[in-house]
Amino acid sequence: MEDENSGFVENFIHTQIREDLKAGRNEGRVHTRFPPEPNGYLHIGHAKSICLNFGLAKFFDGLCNLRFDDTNPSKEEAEYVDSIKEDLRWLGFDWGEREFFASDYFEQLYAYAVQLVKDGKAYVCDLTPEETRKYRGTLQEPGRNSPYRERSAAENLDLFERMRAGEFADGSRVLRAKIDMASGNMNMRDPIIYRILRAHHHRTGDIWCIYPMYDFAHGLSDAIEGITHSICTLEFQDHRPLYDWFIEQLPVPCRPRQIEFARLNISYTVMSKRKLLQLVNDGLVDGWDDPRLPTISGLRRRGYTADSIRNFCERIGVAKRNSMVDVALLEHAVREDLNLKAPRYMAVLKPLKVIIENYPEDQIEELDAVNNPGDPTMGSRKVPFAREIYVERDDFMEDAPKKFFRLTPGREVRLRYAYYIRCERVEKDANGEVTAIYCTYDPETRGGSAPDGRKVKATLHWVAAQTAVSAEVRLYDRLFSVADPAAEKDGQSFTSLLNPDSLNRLTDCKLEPALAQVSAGVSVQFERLGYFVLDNRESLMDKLVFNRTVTLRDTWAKVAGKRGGK
RNA sequence: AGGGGCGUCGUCAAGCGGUAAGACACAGGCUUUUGAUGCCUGCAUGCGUAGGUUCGAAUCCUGCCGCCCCUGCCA
Repeated sequence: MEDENSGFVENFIHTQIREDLKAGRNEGRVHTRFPPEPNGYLHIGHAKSICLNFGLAKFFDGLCNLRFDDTNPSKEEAEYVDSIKEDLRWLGFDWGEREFFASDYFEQLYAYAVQLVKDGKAYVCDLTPEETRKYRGTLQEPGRNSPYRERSAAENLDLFERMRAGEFADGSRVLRAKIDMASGNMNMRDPIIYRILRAHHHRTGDIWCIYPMYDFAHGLSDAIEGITHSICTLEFQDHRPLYDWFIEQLPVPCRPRQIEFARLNISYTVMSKRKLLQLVNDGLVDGWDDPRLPTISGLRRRGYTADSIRNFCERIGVAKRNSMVDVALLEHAVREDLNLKAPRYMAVLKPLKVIIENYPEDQIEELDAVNNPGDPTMGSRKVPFAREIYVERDDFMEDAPKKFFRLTPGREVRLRYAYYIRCERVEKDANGEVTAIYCTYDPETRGGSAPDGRKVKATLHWVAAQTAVSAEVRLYDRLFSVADPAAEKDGQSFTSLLNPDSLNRLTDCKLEPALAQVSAGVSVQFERLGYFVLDNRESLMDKLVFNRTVTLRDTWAKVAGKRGGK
């Protein structure tokens, strides 16, 4: 099944949900949830999960909750809750009133645990962490029963209540589910369901000193919220029997089903929260919203649109196979979106002065320029032209190869929306560096076309020197120099694989005056160069900083590259 | 005494017994006042591999091979 507009593609989860619906499970409802742990910023891997969960709910006419999985107060902070909500809203998702926290259910979860204790299905274990590990066995050998496994329900209840009351030291005891220490599935070897932990919780403060573990809290929170389909990533497949076990033992109001899919990996970047946190903490990048990071806030600052990210998530599909998506697909998604939306402007990043010798000394003309050749409704603007202008250094070559169409001595080119100019001679400094080029223009070609019908091979962007606005432009490239930096090789850290050229700051860029009026966060195209966005953090009243989102496709760069450099 | 998953184009990914969708990438061509965009064309006699079942197999069965995950009081 395919919907042309959204690029919607059916996946195996749709198939499974349809089967559940057909079988009449959960009264025919579909209710999903996005369950972030507030211990880091959202990244594009989360976006895949968000699009999946909200998308499924929408497709099946159901609901999707936002639930913060905040069962480990030692790692979680309110700051992260705020950033997650902001990113979610920016991506365009609405969870209505359904904003929940696993911590909302602590009392109910405790009651469920008490029930297990009373039923003889959970016990308090006094083994130390090291002993617990030894008793657990290995992948090849079964574990051994804890010596505390056969305590009476009454004793367990007393101990568990006293755990809650704060009578015991952190880590001195845990509550464990009594399942099977010989299971081939490690998760079923009497998993811990409550631990003693005196840490300040961002919502419940200090009223609890015991906290439920993920396996216990997650599935039961799903059940409490009436979730029908609990979508998670592949590494939780082994947890599913445990997820089901808790649901089966307790009198829960709903029987959710866990379905796993493969998490997103993108080439030339890292996606794990641990690695992202390390890059931020070690100062290797400029915070969680560094434009080179795959975080939602980083992509936003880089100039990626929410539409392009959602589109990307739709195109990559959902399956169970570990894979790595080519970053080129992400770049394609944003180019496709910005090609439609971004107004065009002219900006010269590496200026080279051009003096048009036969142009009147003090004249300034206002030339018409269209804002988007593909969309007449975006209108046009005036661009000032004068005797002295800047063109891109890369657009001039003294000894040009045949395929180089741009400016070179003796050749005529078009200045976009202005005139044809011919390069007559160049000026150099003592080192032989070209410092300026002298040209003549043809007054008959005003607007950019010749009455005699003669053609030129190239059209260059330019900015009049006198009215130019100065700015800093940051050129970003992939953060890592290898496609899969997370693949450990010879024990070297992934941080040694950072691309030293991932950021190139150009501080002497010249912009057409209209660019001084754009707002932060609004994407524009610098003609022939790429899509850019005014930085939302570093631009001040008298200082403009633009971030390059992505270059335009550049066939010439490819040709030049093949010839061995430009 | 191990358990759980996964192998379809360079990269993602449809396919669910009737003869290999689509996207990105790549390569050509047309259009073009952005070497952009747009448009057109090409790109798996083949689905990890070896057998088997069948009129017919990427789809079913069996055996191999390869890759990923699991021994936190993290999620």
